Amino acid sequence: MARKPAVDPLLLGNQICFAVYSTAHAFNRVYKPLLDRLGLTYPQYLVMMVLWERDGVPLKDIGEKLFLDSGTLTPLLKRMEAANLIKRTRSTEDERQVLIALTPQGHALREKARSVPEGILARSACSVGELFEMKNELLALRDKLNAALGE
Amino acid sequence: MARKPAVDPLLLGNQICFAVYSTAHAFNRVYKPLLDRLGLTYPQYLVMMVLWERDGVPLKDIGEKLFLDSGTLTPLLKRMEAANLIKRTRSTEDERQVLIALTPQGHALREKARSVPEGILARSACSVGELFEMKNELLALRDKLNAALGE
DNA sequence: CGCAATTCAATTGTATGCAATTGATCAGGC
DNA sequence: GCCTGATCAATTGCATACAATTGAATTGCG
Repeated sequence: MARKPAVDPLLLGNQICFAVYSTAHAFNRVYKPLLDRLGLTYPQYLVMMVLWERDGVPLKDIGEKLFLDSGTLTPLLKRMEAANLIKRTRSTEDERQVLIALTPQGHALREKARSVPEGILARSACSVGELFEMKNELLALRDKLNAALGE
Repeated sequence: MARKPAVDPLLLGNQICFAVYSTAHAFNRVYKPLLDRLGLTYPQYLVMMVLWERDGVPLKDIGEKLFLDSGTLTPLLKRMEAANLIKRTRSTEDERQVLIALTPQGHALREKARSVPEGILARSACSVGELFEMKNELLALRDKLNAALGE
């Protein structure tokens, strides 16, 4: 007699990918009210974090850190430039590159952003340790997935 | 003397959210070549999984399962209808609702989709047990995040 | 040096996502 | 039965994402 398998791999609830996908959207919704106060979207916030860590980097480097290409970044950075957060300038050494630098307003925004991570932590209702573990497991998974692309 | 904190919460590498975000994109890139063969995008594949599990459901139910609203689903489902995978019909009992049903082609596509999960599993280079654990932790985190929205 | 291959940002086209609004339908109270 | 409020899909507007192409600049090889 045919027995239903314990784990049907085509069931939504069994898929790690949907868990990641729906958690990403949940994070986005939680971040939104906090980032609205800064006038940033989540991808723009990611770009700001890259620049707060190291200012004046090529567009390409930002893309490598965030896994985004110029098709996404070019219009996004133009909006951030229009909002006076960054400045885009062609590199003089290599005219192909566009260097992204913070404006004073962009630099100052870091202070307003300091309260964001604790707001997220509170809403996640998780311990720092748990999140730290999960984060490392996810990064390991992500890197294995990305490695499989080259295969 | 000021000491750099061990964990700066504004550093990209320290953020669980970026780990989730970038892993979601990595999954999307890994899925793409497999789903291209089915003529589906990843969100469309999610809708198909809902329908393979239970056919003829209201748009709203699909939205609740996938955490997507009508603004996303209406055009997505119209594209799937144009591709002859589903049929959209107004409910006769409640004219406000739109019922989504598989076409024969949509139903048949399930057979071609059976090989997708194992393809993903292989590329994730993880054991089923590891992924199962991570999936459950993520769902728990997601649900806590979503609960914090109502707060 | 000279030219082919590469690199890089920008552009174009398609497909999500989501907030906010609209319009149609339904439900509940009186 | 009627009207107010709620529900639901569709629409509009904006912001990602990414594939594919284009064009400018650089590199590397002979």
